[in-house]
Amino acid sequence: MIEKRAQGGESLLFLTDAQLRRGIEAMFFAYRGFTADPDRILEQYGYGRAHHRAVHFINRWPGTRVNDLLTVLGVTKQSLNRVLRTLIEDGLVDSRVGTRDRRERHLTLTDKGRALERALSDAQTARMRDAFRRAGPDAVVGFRRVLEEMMDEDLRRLFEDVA
Amino acid sequence: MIEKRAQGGESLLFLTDAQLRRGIEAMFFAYRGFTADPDRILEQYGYGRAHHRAVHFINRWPGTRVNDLLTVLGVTKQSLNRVLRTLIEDGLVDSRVGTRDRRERHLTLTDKGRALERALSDAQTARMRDAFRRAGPDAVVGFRRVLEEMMDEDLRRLFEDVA
DNA sequence: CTTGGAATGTCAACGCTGCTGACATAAAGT
DNA sequence: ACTTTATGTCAGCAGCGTTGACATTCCAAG
Repeated sequence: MIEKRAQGGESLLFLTDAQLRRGIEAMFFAYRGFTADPDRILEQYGYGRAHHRAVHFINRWPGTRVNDLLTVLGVTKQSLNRVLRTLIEDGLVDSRVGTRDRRERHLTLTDKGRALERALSDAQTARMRDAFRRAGPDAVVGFRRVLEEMMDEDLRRLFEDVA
Repeated sequence: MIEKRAQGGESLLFLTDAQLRRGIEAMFFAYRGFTADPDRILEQYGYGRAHHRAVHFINRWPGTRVNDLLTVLGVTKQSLNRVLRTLIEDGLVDSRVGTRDRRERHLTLTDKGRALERALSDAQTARMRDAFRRAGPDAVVGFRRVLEEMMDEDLRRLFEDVA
């Protein structure tokens, strides 16, 4: 309910409750747009967002282990396992027993898996590209900056490490 | 796979595939942070994100009708109804039959509902405020600009209308 | 070498929240 | 008055989170 603030002699109009609430709602609505296009593609395959995320990060780090994926995705291994099982059964993901440690499973996309990843990525990238283009380079820098500041500490480190 | 582009004689380095992929992953990780704090509070109440969203927008527009909420939330009335039922039973939301049109239900938060809304809002706003503060005013403008461009057309209009 | 514990991954069952379908009630048009 | 349309409710299914129980493998202590 505070409409204006001054702190250290500096006017911080962009931190009013109204501005923050707008930011929250923008985040909510934008995320809907962000997932809308991939969702339509996934529906045709009978998959959901969890499959998208798995396919995305397996493509990103081919040969990654289940345990690594868990950290990145932030879900339980049981939850991820269900998704991986269908992807493996459907021939989109290849699961290979580790050579050094045979408890581990190393995951890779098959050609079929890469095709889906490409379709999803193209759709999502297209929207992002249009948004970036219309907003302009400076806005994109600010966008990325705020998003990074909004992440949990451990995720930000992870995000920056894999740059 | 295109690392650089030139278009209309203008260098658009911020639209490389790598940059766009970074944007996508930033969005994914940031949204996790965005929902993390409210999620912890909701858990104590035995509620989920759907309850948060309902409570948020009922607080935003007291007396709103179920049908209006559906548009904003982008879910089916059956899905929303389940959430509203629990909120009404638990005494967080008041549902009143419309006077002009008695098919309609007008929704309002009770004191108890406002208390939960405040707790959720405080938590989510705190993170947003910190992120905004660290990123600075210019970044916030860019952040908001890109998010708006990422929304579906109808949601963007809705978002701008309720400013 | 054996054994006990820790790590990795799988199977089962439960809950939240999307969805479609069927339906009751109220309003509106013919 | 009757049909059509709009609003909201109830029931049941699917996706994807969760915890619990368990098999396999590795490794370290004895």
